[in-house]
Amino acid sequence: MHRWSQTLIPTTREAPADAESPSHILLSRAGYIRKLGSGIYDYLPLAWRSLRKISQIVREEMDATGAAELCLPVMLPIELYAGTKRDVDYGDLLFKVTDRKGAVAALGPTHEEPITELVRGSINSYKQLPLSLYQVQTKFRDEARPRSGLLRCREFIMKDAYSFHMEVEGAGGLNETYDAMYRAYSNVFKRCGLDFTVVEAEAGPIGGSASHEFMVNAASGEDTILKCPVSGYAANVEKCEIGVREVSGGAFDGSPTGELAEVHTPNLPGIDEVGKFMKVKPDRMLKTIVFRVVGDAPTKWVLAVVRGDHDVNEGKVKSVCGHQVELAPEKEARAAGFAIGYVSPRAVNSVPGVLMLVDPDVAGGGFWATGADKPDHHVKHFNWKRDVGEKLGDPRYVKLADVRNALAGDPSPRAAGARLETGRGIEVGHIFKLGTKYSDAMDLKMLYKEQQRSVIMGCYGIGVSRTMAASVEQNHDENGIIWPAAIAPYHVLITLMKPDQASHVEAAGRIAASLSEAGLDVLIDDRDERPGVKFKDADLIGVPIRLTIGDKALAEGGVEFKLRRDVAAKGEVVRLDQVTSRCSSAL
RNA sequence: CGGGGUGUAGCGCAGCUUGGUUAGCGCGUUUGACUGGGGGUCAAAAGGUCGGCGGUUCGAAUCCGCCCACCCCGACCA
Repeated sequence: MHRWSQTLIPTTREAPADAESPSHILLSRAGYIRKLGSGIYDYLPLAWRSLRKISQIVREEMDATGAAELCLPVMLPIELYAGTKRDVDYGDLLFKVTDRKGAVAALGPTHEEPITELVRGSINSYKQLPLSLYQVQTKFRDEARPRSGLLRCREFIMKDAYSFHMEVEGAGGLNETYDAMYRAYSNVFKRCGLDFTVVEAEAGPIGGSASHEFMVNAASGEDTILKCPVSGYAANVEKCEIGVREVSGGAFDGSPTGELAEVHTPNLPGIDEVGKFMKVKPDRMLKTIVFRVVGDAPTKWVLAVVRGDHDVNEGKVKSVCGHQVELAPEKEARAAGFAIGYVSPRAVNSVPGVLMLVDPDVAGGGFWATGADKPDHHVKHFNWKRDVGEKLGDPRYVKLADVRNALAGDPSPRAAGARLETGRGIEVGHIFKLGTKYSDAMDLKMLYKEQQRSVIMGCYGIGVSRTMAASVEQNHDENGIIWPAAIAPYHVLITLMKPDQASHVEAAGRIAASLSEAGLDVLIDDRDERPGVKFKDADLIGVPIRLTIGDKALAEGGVEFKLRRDVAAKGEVVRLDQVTSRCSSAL
């Protein structure tokens, strides 16, 4: 039981000017967080209580999977990254500090390296596996653009877990732990009282559905997620498959709509501008993106052709063509003969070593406009058969394939006839089958089945501070936060109307003691403030239950009981001897 | 990293274009009075390196230069 006057809850009428998202505004106004620098926040007492409750739920669920908690250093000698090269891959995202001797340390953005190092040095035999270890700790990432308060910080609290195995399948294998983590994560967010969606994410090196993201559903979320309402399939944009799409009139089969006509289109940077200029809607234009194949292969370039109003999905391009690819560097692409910005599918004939991937939505007949393969020009009345010709039928050069991001209304990949729907989400958890990336790089091997074999790893993260903010994004109204009981800083707020009247104070004390006895966390607002101020603050900080102690209700032998989430409801008088049970059952 | 913007009291802002008394306003804070169930009223008061450094000028919050910090859009985001 705590008293408002004895803790620190600096509520404000106005939010800092830089706060825009609901969680940032409300957590700031309600006295949970203060900004100390870009992407760096103080966690005040209320925030810390919520964070501890979230952490506690996480710990219980992690422990239930058999994982053991430990705590690794924040400062990691840069030499630790020698094997994995992540100091380079992470680039500027990695915070670095230099000590008095000039030695550089990274502030851990995540802890694959130290955990792998630890296990390598302390586990000698495969018989000691499987093993899962986790920590709840402050992480550092020098984000290019911190934003939205706690949602994207440079210093944040994260639970990260790592598991070690010799096999993928079977008892003690990676999959077994992965599935246990999946269930644990579902339990965590369920217990936190959050509405969330689990989505398939970018596949890991082992393939299959090797990665899942746990997304809190919130309109203000940064990530788009797609769901099939029939099968329950859900995925993020990077990953989402699209069901079978019919090509109207057959692939590459339509007859020309007119003579190929060149149009001069100078100084028009994007599809939209070109379309307007030519009086063609973007959905009748072909967008041809040039990718370069990384490494040595007979195929040097990959073209991805999608509709002007669609986006190419690089991951899909990679998996369809079977090569590692990257967006072609402009200089090299030009040197090879691509008129970057004005490339058409005809480039498959004019440049050697090209594989062209055509999205089903553009393979049909009808009118098409596209680039003219020379600067500042586009063409109208493009026709596949006439303008590309025989390579269309040859899968060595042209493939019909899903290479774009999924959109609302696309066919579901899991249920015939169903259509994908979109929603917004905030990523709060991510589980990932790492495979042997780190054990290979850092030489974590065990003698197993008469061979030295790399240990197979999984990693599992929960953004603890982000989860708190995500909850506010999902649960608030114009007056303030509305906490799910499980992660509210307090369960009950007792508002004293007359903190200077002994009988009121005494009643509050008795009720608080009884509630504490029943396991509820209680905050007594004992400030000498006007009722209006106290009620406004009560709504703002979002404690689930408010008990108001004043003359009115006391005269009736009770106190006023009100749930934060029942915005319109008037307080209900509850008899003193029933308050505790009423509060307990309401949570 | 590209584009745009901001920095003046604890918070939110005006003043800057066109340099010139003691730099204002709202909220908050302090004191007093009245009040007392949804941020109350009146009165008095405290609180400022005008982001920093340099320059122009008799004189700079205001004009010029450099730097720093922060925000927004984009790129990026295991």
